[in-house]
Amino acid sequence: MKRSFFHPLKEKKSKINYNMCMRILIIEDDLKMRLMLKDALEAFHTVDVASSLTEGIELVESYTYDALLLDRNLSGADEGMKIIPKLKKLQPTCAVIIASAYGGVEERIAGLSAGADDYLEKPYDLRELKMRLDALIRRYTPDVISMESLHIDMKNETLNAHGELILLSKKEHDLFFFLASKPDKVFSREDIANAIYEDPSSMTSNTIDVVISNIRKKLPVNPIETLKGRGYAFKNV
Amino acid sequence: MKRSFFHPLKEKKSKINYNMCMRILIIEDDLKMRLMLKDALEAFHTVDVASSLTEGIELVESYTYDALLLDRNLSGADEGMKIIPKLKKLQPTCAVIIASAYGGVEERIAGLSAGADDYLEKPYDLRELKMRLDALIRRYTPDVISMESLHIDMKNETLNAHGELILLSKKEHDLFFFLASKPDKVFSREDIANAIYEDPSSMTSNTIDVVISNIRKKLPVNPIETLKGRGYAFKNV
DNA sequence: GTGCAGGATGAAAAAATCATGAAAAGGAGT
DNA sequence: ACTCCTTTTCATGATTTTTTCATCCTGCAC
Repeated sequence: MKRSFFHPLKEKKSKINYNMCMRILIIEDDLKMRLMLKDALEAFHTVDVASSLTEGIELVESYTYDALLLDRNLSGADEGMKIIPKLKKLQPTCAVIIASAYGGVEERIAGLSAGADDYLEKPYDLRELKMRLDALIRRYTPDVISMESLHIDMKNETLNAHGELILLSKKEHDLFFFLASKPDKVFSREDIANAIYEDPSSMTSNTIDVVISNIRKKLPVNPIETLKGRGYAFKNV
Repeated sequence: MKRSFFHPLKEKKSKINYNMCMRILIIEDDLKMRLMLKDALEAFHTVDVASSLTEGIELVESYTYDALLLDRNLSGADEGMKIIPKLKKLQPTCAVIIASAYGGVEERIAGLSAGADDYLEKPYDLRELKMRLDALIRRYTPDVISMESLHIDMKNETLNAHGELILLSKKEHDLFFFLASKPDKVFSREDIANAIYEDPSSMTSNTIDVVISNIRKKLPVNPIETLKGRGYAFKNV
């Protein structure tokens, strides 16, 4: 990397979009609608779909979701609502949006008191759905990830252990918060290089390994898991 | 491999194309076109061809297809469309692409409302066809496969049993998700070798058997069925 | 039952991948 | 130029994975 002159104003900002790649569950019995929603949201998030309540419950029991979009009119009655308490108990940080053809105040109140976070009247604009989803996900996204003796403040991007700030160098910082922004996701070294280096192709050695090694040395626990042959993943230990 | 020092950056990308080995039916009355398409797609998929509608219907009644490429101009009229409802009834998860010389909006709408999933204007680029095929096949492929005590997330490529992630080594991972990408399809050891090895010809022992054995040891159920003399298949148990 | 073929599996050997200390290279401040 | 810190490179030893091989099982024909 050769920048021939010093240019202090343009601090290289690490441009990581922390609000993407959430995991969303859509429960909707109409096939067309389901595909349409999935298609639309898939550009930003990981989308699972379920066509029935039982299917949805099964998924909720095995995966952690950031948001649930629930069709109120499942199998005619208000069956859909029943999943909400169950979900909230299993996953208190999952945002719930109810979509329904009935738009009355009564309905809205019923939905919200069942535990939903928002209520959307059909037909709705896709952009509005996206906006509300993002807002709710933001609300629920924890600012702080805590594990024994290590506290990660995702908003301020700081690390704290035993009351002391842990200082990372810039590369260490970028790499760490890149991984931490999406717990459990496996990032290949190439993914990481693309995320935190301007010219990933110029990498010719095991730099990333070394950076990881140095991060680990500075932390009281090791939240970075190695997946041999595949890459690294942040693990909430 | 003689590398004087460790240079890990280019993780050998397990470039498994999970959308391979699908079964595709082409109904097209022009011989040249038919052969050309078959040739082009056969590198990735199993391709059946039919030169007429009746022939096509016959095939649809005896085989399960992942996709149908339909020439709209069969025997002059819009005869082609008639097969779509029949197919969708028999095989709701089969993707349908219509190819036509007429490219107007009217035509496109007519095609889609007849039940097609996509509409391609002739002449089209082969790569575009391949892309759209892949996209449609992906849409119809479920993201999550659940069986008692084992949940497979095809999107994030993770395995989950009793709330715990199951970690597979790279080869185990590649092999498992290759099989799981197409439930019930029997893959020969050669198919598997071609999919997950860079140099399949160098295989001289029962490596694949061993990998399968090791995968099975890690799972709480056995979703991999052995077909004596034929190969292995992923089974949704 | 016996024999056979194809498959499963434990264990050892071979190979690939990773962690890390140390040194070199790069940059900013003084 | 010197110092302090960060970043990258490289060699090495450690660990895990992958492959091989020998042996054991299992279903099936006889």
